[in-house]
Amino acid sequence: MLKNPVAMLQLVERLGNLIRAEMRRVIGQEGLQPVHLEAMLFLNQANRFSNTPQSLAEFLGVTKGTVSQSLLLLDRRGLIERYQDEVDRRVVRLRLSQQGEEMLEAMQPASLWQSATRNISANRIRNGVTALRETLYMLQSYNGARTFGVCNTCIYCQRKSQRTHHCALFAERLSGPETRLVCREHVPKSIT
Amino acid sequence: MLKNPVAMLQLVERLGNLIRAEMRRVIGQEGLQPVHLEAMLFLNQANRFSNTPQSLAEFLGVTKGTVSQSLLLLDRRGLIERYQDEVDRRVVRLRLSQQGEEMLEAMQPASLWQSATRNISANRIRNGVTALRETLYMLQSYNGARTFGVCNTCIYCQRKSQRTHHCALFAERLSGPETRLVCREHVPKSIT
DNA sequence: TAATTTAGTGTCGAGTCGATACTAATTAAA
DNA sequence: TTTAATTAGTATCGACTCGACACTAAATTA
Repeated sequence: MLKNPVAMLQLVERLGNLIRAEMRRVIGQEGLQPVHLEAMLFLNQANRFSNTPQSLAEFLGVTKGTVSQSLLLLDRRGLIERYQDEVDRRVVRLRLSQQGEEMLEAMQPASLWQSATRNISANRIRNGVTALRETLYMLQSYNGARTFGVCNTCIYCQRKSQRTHHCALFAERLSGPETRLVCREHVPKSIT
Repeated sequence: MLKNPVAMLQLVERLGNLIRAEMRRVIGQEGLQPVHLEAMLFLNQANRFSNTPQSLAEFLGVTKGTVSQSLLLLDRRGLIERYQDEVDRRVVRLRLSQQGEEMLEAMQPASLWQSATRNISANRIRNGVTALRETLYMLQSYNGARTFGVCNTCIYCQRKSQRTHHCALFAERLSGPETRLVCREHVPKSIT
């Protein structure tokens, strides 16, 4: 029974609570809930294979019924747009609307965090990121959850040339910017 | 605009979501919500200066009205006990009931996390804990929130002898075990 | 002694969330 | 090729969260 892992869990919980409270404060003025901000942040980062309600539900760890309600509200407020997929007409595609992007831009949800980490050594943060990422991947592999990493850290992502990449899973070409978006089918290149 | 701090923020958010989902899964069977588990975990750790509704509200980052409702439910289920303070008769003291302690014991909410961190080097975890703790303290000092650290990391905690400690703020004696409980008046010894 | 502050409770309304039941599109099977 | 099973999404319900607000009572300050 090691103490440090428990300490890390408690820190993550506490930081999570604070971030949540901060979110509530920031976005509460718009009449929204933390989960709405999280959904918008996800849609801002999700690639074209992952911008669906199902994907969002898995990311947030809630049921699709729940997500459906949250999306309804975001849609009513004009913050997102929903459109039908061309090939599979069951699936609904999501994207931030112009207004949604502007709101996200204006809020700068990470600004407080940026200030808080300003005086911490880059090396220490790098170590922290590594430890957290490893924990995340382990945690997700344990309960079969998705990792939602960006393409350029995924085993399916192959570099074809200087500019073009290729996804071996979807068998499609990826542009440079696309390799920095998160994907629901992401499988981390190496755990260590 | 550094990338790593943002990566850390996103990792903490994602881990927070997963922990929350896991909590929901574990405690949902008892008909409770994540916030109830968090409240019980806090009460299990809070020292005798910090086991009040007000303190819990600050810890969770919600209003006292909200906490009052959550406590009402925990009380109805017989998981906590409420009793009046002797000296200040406005304040209500909280503690886990026998049944509450047993439930917490039986759930082992940290077990999954323990498994997930098992194969990560102790050194890396230590670094991660340090980075997170510094961020936490900075974040809290920015928005005036409390740190809720344990006594033995607090500037008010003075070691009198091998066994006895003393809190300079409350001017009271602290037993050894008490110095490992969290306090709402905690002020970290040093940020770096 | 009166005014203010502090700790806590009760109520209301919008929203979360899981459970359940449902539709429609796709895929697998007979 | 028709049928069954699976998958993506929506709608409804009930318990609960949460902030806002109004309130009581105790303690502190003026």
